[in-house]
Amino acid sequence: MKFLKIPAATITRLSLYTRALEGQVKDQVTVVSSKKLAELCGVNPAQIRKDLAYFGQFGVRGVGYYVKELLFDIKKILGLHREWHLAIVGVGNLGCALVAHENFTKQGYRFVAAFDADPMKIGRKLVTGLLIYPPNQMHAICREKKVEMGVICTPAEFAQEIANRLVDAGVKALLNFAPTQIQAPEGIKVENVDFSVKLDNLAYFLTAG
Amino acid sequence: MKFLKIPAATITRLSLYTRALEGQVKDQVTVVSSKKLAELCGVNPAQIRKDLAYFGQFGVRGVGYYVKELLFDIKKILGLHREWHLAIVGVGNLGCALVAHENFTKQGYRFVAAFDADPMKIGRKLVTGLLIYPPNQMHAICREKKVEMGVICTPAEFAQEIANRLVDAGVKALLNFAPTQIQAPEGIKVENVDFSVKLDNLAYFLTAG
DNA sequence: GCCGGCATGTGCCTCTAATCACAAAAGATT
DNA sequence: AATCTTTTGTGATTAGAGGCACATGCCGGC
Repeated sequence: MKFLKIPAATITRLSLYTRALEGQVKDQVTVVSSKKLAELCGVNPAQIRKDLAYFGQFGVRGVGYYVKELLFDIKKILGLHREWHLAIVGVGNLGCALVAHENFTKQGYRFVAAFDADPMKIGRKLVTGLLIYPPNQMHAICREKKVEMGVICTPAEFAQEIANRLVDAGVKALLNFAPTQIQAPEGIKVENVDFSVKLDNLAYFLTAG
Repeated sequence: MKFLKIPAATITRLSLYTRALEGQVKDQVTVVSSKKLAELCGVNPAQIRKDLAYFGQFGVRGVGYYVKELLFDIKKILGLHREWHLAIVGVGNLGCALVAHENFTKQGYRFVAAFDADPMKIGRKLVTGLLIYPPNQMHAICREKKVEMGVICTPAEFAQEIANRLVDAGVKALLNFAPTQIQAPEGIKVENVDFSVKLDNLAYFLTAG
């Protein structure tokens, strides 16, 4: 089972499951069925069982899944049992908001470096106390701080250049907020957070849907 | 052709095409082939032709597509030929950053209302001059300002409640930044911008991939 | 200790989306 | 004017993901 190719959608749903499970933990629920979990996540029960089947057997037939146990297992699958070191590049409005955002820190994502091209910003500190470095120190700093993921919040025209630098500095995973398609070499994972595309989807829906 | 069900992925790609085309306009390119556009967007050329085929015929055989013309046509399909009125709910770090963000304004998305539950914020103005209202005025204000899309930037636990209020106020499209799955009635479109999920994808990739 | 009920795990089927490959057609060339 | 080149538009094919349904196996009751 373990060596099948796992759909990206499955990973995304696992992430959703962890949220629902955390909610259940908070509500003192100890056991949950795929049916119940499916309702909470808005998916098909069989989908959940199949998603989990990629990674092993986690449930008890006739009973369901033990909430805490399953949550622990899924987190381990996703790699959320450890802390991740992130760097932010581009500390404008959005960049600052992200660094301060609880969603990151709460889940074990920790910003350990910040970069910006604006000379006015270099040397200053973010609200979190994080010092802002110029882009040309990216290589050194990223290696020193063991940065594993890079978050790109620059204007679109600089995004590719920054991505190249981050890759060059040994960063293997990029989260791109700039509205542009980034090219990265094999072995580097790029995820785009693209709210202009989402807005366009809404606009289309309201226009034609 | 026009009455086939159009895949959501097609709409998302159309949005990508507009970006690439805007780049080409900037570079003074007048004609582009599906092959070239495909390279720019990182998709298959046939995919582009098929996506466009849902909406009509836009190219010239043996030549390609006239950049400006195609850009205009796609924008019209997506509904980007007009201005859209948005409301933001939750003007914390992220919410403020979004309102100020050029990606929105540049494309015809205009924030015409802002809401927040924090009494300290109500009555104050955002950097853009936008006045912050309490949530209980949502119904009146949204109708008055003809809000068409709502952007939810509240903590996860309030997102559903806010969504309900927005729907109640006649808003038909929601962009949700809170890390939670929102339930909305038939006829309401919800798009999630979920960067914690994206991060989890990266974490999985670095762990297992 | 056996039996019944219930939820998982999984093979099979369906349906949708992406890719291929070719015919149609426009413009260039002779 | 005829032919050649090029690129579109689209029918056919392939791939893949989601859902169904049933057999498997565990727990609790008798």
